[in-house]
Amino acid sequence: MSDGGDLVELAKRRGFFLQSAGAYGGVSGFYTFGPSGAALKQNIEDTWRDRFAIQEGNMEVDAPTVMPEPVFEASGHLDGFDDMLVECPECAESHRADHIVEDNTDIEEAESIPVAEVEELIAEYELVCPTCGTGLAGQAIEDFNLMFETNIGPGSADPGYLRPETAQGIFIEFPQLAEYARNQLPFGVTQIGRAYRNEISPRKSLLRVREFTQAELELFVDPEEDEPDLAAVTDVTAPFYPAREQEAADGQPYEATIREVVDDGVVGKPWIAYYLGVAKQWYESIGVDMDRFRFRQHLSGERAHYAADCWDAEAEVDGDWIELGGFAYRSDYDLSKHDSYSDEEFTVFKQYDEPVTVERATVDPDMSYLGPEFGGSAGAVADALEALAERDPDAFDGSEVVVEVDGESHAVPVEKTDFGVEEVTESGEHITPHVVEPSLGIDRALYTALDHSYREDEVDGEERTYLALPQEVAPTTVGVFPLMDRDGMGEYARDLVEELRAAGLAVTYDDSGAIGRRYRRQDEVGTPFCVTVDYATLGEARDDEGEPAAPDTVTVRERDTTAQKRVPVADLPETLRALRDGERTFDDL
RNA sequence: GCGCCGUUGGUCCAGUGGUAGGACAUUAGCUUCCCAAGCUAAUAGCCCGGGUUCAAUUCCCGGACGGCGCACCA
Repeated sequence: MSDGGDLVELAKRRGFFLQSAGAYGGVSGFYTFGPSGAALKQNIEDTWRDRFAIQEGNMEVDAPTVMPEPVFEASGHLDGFDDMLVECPECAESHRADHIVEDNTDIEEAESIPVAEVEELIAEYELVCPTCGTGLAGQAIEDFNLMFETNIGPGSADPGYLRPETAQGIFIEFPQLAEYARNQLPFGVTQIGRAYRNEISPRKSLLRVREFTQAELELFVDPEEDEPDLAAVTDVTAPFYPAREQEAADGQPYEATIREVVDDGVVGKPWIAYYLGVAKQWYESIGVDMDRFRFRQHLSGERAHYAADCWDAEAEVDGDWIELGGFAYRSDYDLSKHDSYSDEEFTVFKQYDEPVTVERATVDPDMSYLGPEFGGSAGAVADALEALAERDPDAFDGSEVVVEVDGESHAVPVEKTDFGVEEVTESGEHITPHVVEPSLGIDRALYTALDHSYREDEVDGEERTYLALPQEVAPTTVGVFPLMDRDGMGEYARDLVEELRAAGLAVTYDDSGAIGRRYRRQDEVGTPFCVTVDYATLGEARDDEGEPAAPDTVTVRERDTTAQKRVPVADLPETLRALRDGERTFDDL
C-alpha cells in the first residue's frame, strides 16, 4: 500500500534496512538490516522454520557459502550461469551472444560452446546486432558469470564460488543425509542461508540484490510410491494462474482449492500442490496480502528442461508482480548430476516387498586370450562384452560374438568369454529419488510483508502511519510507557519491562516525549501492543487504610484500532503472550 | 552494461561562484498528560576524485550511489 519511496524512507528511518557501506559511497545490491529489520527477518525465518521444517518433520542443515568449483560444474552453474555478452560497436547495446547464434543458425545450445568458437561463428555467419543491424564480427565476447569467484587457500589453483543458491549444499551431502534419514523415503532437508549472485544491475531496493537469504526445502521422494497427505491443505484456497490462462487471450487468475487444482490436473504434481497450500498459509501469516498474491505456473518456454512442473509464488508490489518463491518438481536431475560427477552414489536402496529371482547373463572374459589378441584395447573389449551380455544375451548364441570398441569391430570366440546365465536373487534396487523443491526468498517476503502492511489513516484528525504486521512477526511485540516519568510511574514501568522480557516477550521501553508521540513511534515499526502505566495503576496499588488493594491494572492499546483496555498487571505476561501467539484476540480481553 | 534524471543534517526539501536555510525527527530544560500540542536551547549536512577559478556545494569532466527505461534475471 506504500508507493515504494515512502516505504524505503520509513525502512531507513526506522531501522528496517539500509544500503550497506554508505560511509564509503555505498555499494550496489547490498543491504544491512537494521534493528527492526533484523528482528523482523529473524521472526519470519522462525515461522518458516516452524512450518517447513519442524511441523513437517524435515531436517535442517547449515552448509558453507563457499563451495569448490567441481560442485558447480556438476550443478551446471558454471556453464549455465555464464552469460556471453557481445556489445554492438555502433549502438552499444549488449546482447547475449549465444542467443544471437541460436536465433540465426541451426545451432542449438550455443550456451555450451566455448567463447572463442562463438566469436568465430558470429564472423562466419556474418551475424548482426539485433537492434541496429550492424555487423558483430570481430567484437569481443565478454564472458560474464553471475557467480562471485574466490580462491580457496593461497594461489589460484583451487577456485571456489559463493553459492548462487543454497540448494547445492543439500544435494552434495545427500549420501550422508540419506543415512541420517535411515535411507527411508520420503525425507526432506531444509536450509536457510545466504546466497550470492553478481547481478549486472541490482534494482528496486531489497527486491534485486547481490546477497540475499533463501529458505529452501529439498524433499526427496520415491517417484513411484510416495504421495503427499493432502488432508491438511485440501481446503486451502489461493489464486492460481496456470500457463493455459496466461496464454489465453482473456485468461485470468482464479481462486481454487488445493483439492480442485489437484483433481482437475492444473497442478500436475500433488507434492507441488501440497507445498503451494503450505506456502499460501505461511505467506498469509507473515503479512502478505492475499488480494495481491497468486501462484503462477511457468510457461513451457521458461521452465528448466528437467522441471516437470514449476510454479512461482508472486506478489504485487508497487504495481509489479514479483517472484517470491519457486516450487519446482526437479525429478532426479540434481542427484543424477552429482552421482555422475562425484565419487559417491546419490541413490537409496529400495527393498522389494518380496525378493525377486532373475536370470542374469554374465561374462568372465579370458584375459589371457584377450590381452595378446587385442593389446591395449583388451580392457575395453572386456567391458563391451559385459555390457553386451546385459543388453543382448542372445548375441552369445553363436560361436563368435562381435563388439565395437572405438568404432572398430572385434570378434571374440564365445568360448573365451565364459558366457553364462545364472539365477540371481535381488532383494531391491538402487533408485534415484526425485526432488520437490519449494525455494523462497526471505528478503522479498520481508519487503512484501512491509509493503502490504503499510497503512496511513487518521486518528483524531492527525495523520498516522503504521505497519499492520502480524503480531507473530512484528519486530517488537510490546511497547511499555509510563504516562510520565514521575511519581513512581517510570520505576513501575521499568520493572514491568523486566518482567515481560523474562516472560519471553520482545519489549521496548519509552518515556520520551508525550504519550501520543510514543504510540506513533511504535506504530511505525509495527509494534502490535502498547502498555501504559498511569496514575490509576499506582492509585490502585497504593490503596491503603485497611481497604483491600485492588489489583494493579495498566492500559493495553491495540495498534490497528488504537483501542485501549485495562488489564490486571498480574495477568499481563500471559495475556500478551497469548495475544502474540494468536491464542486470544484483543476483542476477547 | 547503455540512455535519461538525480545526490544538500537522521529523514524530506530549499538555495548559492565567496562553504548554507527550513520542516520533521533526535537530545536537554520548562510545561502538558492516553494518541505526532507549546516554549527555549542543543546536536547535525553540500557523495567522491580531477579540472576551470583568487575562490567550487554551485560550472565542466570522470567515478560511486539511487530512480526510471533498455538489456539481463540459470
